[in-house]
Amino acid sequence: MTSAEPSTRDRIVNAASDLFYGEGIRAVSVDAVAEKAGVTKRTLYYHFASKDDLIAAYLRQREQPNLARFRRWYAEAEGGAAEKTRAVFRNLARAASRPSWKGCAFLRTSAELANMPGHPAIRIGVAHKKDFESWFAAMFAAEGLDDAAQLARQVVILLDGAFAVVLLNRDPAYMDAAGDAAFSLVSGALARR
Amino acid sequence: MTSAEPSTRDRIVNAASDLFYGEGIRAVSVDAVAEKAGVTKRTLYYHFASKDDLIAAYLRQREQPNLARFRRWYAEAEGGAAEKTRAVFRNLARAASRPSWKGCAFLRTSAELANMPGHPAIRIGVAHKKDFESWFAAMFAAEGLDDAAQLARQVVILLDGAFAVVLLNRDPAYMDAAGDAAFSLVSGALARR
DNA sequence: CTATGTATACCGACTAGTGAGTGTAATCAA
DNA sequence: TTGATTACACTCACTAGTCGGTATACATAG
Repeated sequence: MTSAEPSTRDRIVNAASDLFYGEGIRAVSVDAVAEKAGVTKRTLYYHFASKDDLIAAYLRQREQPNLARFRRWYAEAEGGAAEKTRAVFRNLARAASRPSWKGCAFLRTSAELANMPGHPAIRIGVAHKKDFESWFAAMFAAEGLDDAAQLARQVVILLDGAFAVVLLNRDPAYMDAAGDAAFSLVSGALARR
Repeated sequence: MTSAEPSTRDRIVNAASDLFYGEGIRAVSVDAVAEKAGVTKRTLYYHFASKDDLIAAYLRQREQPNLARFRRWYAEAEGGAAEKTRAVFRNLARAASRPSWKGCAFLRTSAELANMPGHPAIRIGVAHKKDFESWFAAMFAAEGLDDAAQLARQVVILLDGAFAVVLLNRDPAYMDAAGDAAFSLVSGALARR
């Protein structure tokens, strides 16, 4: 019954998440985030040292749910590693057909902050993609594949390519084409096993 | 001997290109572009109706050289279609190791303008990627591949994935991993021919 | 059981600067 | 004369970040 009111800090991060993901980081002002959170800007700056700090919090918040979702899609899919990998892309195609879908938050942030290589947000993105790649590598290694690491890397590239291309042309068919490519690569590796 | 002085308009577009590509569209002001072009803001607005108009001109200017460069890389590479495709990624890996490299202008623009789906710049990006895909499809069809269109699409996804990932982690090894994946896919298709 | 201190969380109003875009009059070259 | 350009002042909305102050809670000292 206690509805677990989110803390002020969480409300700010949630507002930032909605706006930064939906509109882009540079397109959204700190004032807009504060207003959406129902908080004054002064309070926002009480909880976060700067906009950059808020950006970092926005990405950190997305890391775990993102990973969990992909893991779930993989686990719940029927078939072997190749089918499971393709299923991830299928689920993503479904998600990407919603208008509110705006690609991968980490990739878009790195595109926006390309002129700030050491930015905390970039580092968070790098770590997240590395976690992702390691997880895929573990899945593939469990199938007894020698080149699990290389394969995982290629699947991640396909995933991110699909993110980027579908964000551009809004055609989810590209997501499935990427899934088919991943399927080919994984089943090829399994056949060579 | 005539050094072919660029027109004022071209100087403005070149300045915009340097700054937009290097810093990001939203991070660069119209004043900064005018100053870099050695022109008053009023002159800039004589040639372009708005910043959005200038953004579109920036991307239009990059289309043809971009395509030409990739065509050249493909044409000059040794070997068959699979090797030639991989060579494109190798060349890109070399380009991407320069610090001034900041990924794909079209993809980064679509990430920055994700909240403006109908923006002219987005449309230019979509058309450019489509041209790219068609060109690859023609190359593969020339090898007598039935699934040239699907294959071209997958190669483009790998290319764009490599763009996105390497922009994030600045590790050109990912470019080569993508090239290896493209090589696998193309040579697999050739073997099934 | 008051009084004082201290830490957390919060706010309204503000600063100093930047954003895109405009108005206008003057200059320059063909 | 016409198209291109400059100089520069200007608008108006917005931007990241700050100043000074307040309300509450929970201490501990007298």
